[in-house]
Amino acid sequence: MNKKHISEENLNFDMSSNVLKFLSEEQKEYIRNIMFSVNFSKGEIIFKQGTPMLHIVFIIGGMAKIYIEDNNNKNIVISLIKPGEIIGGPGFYTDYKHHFSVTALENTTACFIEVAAFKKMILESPEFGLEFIRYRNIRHINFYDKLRVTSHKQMNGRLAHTLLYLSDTVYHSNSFKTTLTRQDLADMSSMTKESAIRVLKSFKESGIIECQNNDFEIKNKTALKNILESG
Amino acid sequence: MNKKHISEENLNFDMSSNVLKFLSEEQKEYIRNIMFSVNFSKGEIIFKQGTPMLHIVFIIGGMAKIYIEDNNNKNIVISLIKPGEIIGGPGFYTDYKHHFSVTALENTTACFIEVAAFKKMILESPEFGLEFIRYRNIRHINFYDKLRVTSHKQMNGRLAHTLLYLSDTVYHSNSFKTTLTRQDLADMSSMTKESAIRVLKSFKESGIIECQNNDFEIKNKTALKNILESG
DNA sequence: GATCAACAATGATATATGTCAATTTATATT
DNA sequence: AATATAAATTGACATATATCATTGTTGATC
Repeated sequence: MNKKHISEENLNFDMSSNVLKFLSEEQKEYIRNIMFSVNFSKGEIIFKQGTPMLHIVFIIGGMAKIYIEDNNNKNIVISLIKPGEIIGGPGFYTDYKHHFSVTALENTTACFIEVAAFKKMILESPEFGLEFIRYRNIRHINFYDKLRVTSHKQMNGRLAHTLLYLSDTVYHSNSFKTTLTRQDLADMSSMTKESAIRVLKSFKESGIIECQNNDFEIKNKTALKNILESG
Repeated sequence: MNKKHISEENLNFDMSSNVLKFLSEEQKEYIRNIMFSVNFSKGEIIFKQGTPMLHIVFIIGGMAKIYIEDNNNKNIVISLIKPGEIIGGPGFYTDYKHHFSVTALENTTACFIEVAAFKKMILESPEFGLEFIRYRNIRHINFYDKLRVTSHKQMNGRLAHTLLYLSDTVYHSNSFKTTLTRQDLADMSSMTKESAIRVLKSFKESGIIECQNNDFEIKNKTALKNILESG
């Protein structure tokens, strides 16, 4: 892990693409001075569930997965984080612990801002506080969707949901190459990796998707959406 | 539904038991003047998923269930709301829609505050904003727990989770009488009502609980916790 | 007290999904 | 290129859970 200060270009990029853009120029300058960045290699843990939450983190390069760890080595991948996105977990201003782990899916650069500084920004600027509430609420809405799918859809529907998430939200394309393993796809869909593999195979056989190794192409998104809704 | 202004006693009760207690006296007075209360009979809907979110609601008497409605008449009961608790869903400052429905489980009195007024409070008082963030984050943490149990525990564990929630968080007693139906218990545990009945029966036969109709008694909480963790 | 409707309980059965073991394929390392 | 390691795949099987049909029970209403 390689700690360094942020270049100005990077910082501007960050600040315009997440909740930090609502800060005043002075506040941005303040944040610029106290924040630092760290490079993580593929597979490295950025932070770990259960540890103290000392920083708000955001990703400025690469990609990371956010996941809840269970006692039995079973994980639930909640979302993937791309450059510009902020990770401000629910530990903020509550128990100040991380409630999920974050791991780099490829070489990834993360920025760290002390939680005290973040809190200071909210106290100085209630508009920023509101924007942070908005950001948290959007996360919460996504979560409701995930709970609904997890609780009441069966495997085909759950995996369809995952593929649509990757296509629509993460890669913004019907064809994409991913560093996610089959286990990751399974962890996103609440099933075993064997089941994920079998469902993928059935989607391939139905002509709904193409996939070889980590290259995916969604051939029939309508069918996938129908499976999500009906399954 | 019977709309009326709030008595002062009620209002003080409310304000001291939820996030509103962090308001200044002037702000409390302001809220007092614009809020109104409505009585709901058992089974009546307080608000419905998908409708515009015009108010922040809190319960000052009775009990209500918060639940996500699925397309197929399948519900997920997320939590039960008791007097003093506030319901400020994730639609606030996002899409201003209700992302869940709320129904009275018994005769229930609810207070309504316009979302604009709530927003005004946050802008006036960043401390209040922070407290609201805390409240939202606590909800989010509970949600993580629910997702974990739903995704990776099987029926015994899920129903154990529900019974422990009722005992520890809702009724604060090892024995309680509830107005929840078996269907509600099932909706809290992500299973069918038949499955919920069967698991309850098995818990009874193991001597872990007693229950007749709506009277429950937890005889062996340790066992229940073990089932939650292992199941 | 009779009747009705909602709720609860039970059994038989079908199905979805996980588990385990074995094999193949890809990826990294020397 | 050869080897080791991790990941992906497949099949056989066990089991958890939903579904459906039926019956019993409770509580409200006339």
